[in-house]
Amino acid sequence: MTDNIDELERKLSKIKQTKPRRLVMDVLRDAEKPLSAVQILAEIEKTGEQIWLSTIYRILDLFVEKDIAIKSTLLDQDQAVYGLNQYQHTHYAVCIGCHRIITMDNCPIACDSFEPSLREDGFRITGHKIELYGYCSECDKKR
Amino acid sequence: MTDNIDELERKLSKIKQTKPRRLVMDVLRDAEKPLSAVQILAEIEKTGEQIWLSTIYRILDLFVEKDIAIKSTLLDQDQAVYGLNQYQHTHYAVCIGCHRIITMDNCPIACDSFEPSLREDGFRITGHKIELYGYCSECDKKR
DNA sequence: ATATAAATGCAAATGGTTCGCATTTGCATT
DNA sequence: AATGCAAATGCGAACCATTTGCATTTATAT
Repeated sequence: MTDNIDELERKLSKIKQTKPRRLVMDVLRDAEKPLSAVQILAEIEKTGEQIWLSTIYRILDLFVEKDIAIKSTLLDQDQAVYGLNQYQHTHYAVCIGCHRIITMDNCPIACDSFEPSLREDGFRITGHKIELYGYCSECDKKR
Repeated sequence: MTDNIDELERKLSKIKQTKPRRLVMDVLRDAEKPLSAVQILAEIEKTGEQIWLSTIYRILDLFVEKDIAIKSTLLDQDQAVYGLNQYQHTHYAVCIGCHRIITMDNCPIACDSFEPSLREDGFRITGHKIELYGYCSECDKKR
């Protein structure tokens, strides 16, 4: 379902290589957490390179289409975030206070034989998303 | 964590009763699935009543603040959806093809003693969201 | 080396959501 | 039942993430 680095390289080799695509890819490779388009722009600008936001969106759409990246919309965030599709499904906890994203290293669905009970027949499941929410230690203190 | 009807009534009694709020509440009560602001508007207009979209958003914000409703942003949808906070946590499956939302009647987290392994200490979990994605039988056929 | 289709730079449009302000409404008090 | 006041709403405009259109540039196959 998810890929290792070689698998990513194989997918990348199937699309045209351009400088903007390399820039976005480099940022995603280095990121430990999914990033928004604006965050990716900021990372690229830090290196002195220039790129347009619409180009980033187009590249991210392509990456998602080619299964290179995964797009998510986390709790109450008003923008989408993107991460490489290289981890065995990773999930996150989101702080309601500061919107910090914290990586979760395990998954409740992977470890047992969960059978979803859906109100419609014949749904073919291709993936899942789990999000915990609550307060990080810092925001918890402030309340 | 979630509430029954009486608990909702108790929360409602603490806020000023107005016609627009009643209209939105009526729609949410009848809905089997979470609805977007625009869908709520459409339902209200079907009854011949008139209401402004910005009013709906303000009412929904209030309902969320008062724990009367829950706001979610489902996979790849570009708008938020809202549902009453009356079910013992309900999760959904979302069709990648037609964006149909299908209710899931069980939950993988409720049934076992899952201990999340987070990369940050002291996170206080207040809730969670689980979403399956894939293709509904109809969209699956088309592929 | 060149042709061609695809990608990008840039600006303008779009669509969901929020904000500002004048008017109206619900409710507490008389 | 009438009054006053804070809060809610109607309405339009603003906002912000994302998308689109088009002229120009670029990567790759020939």
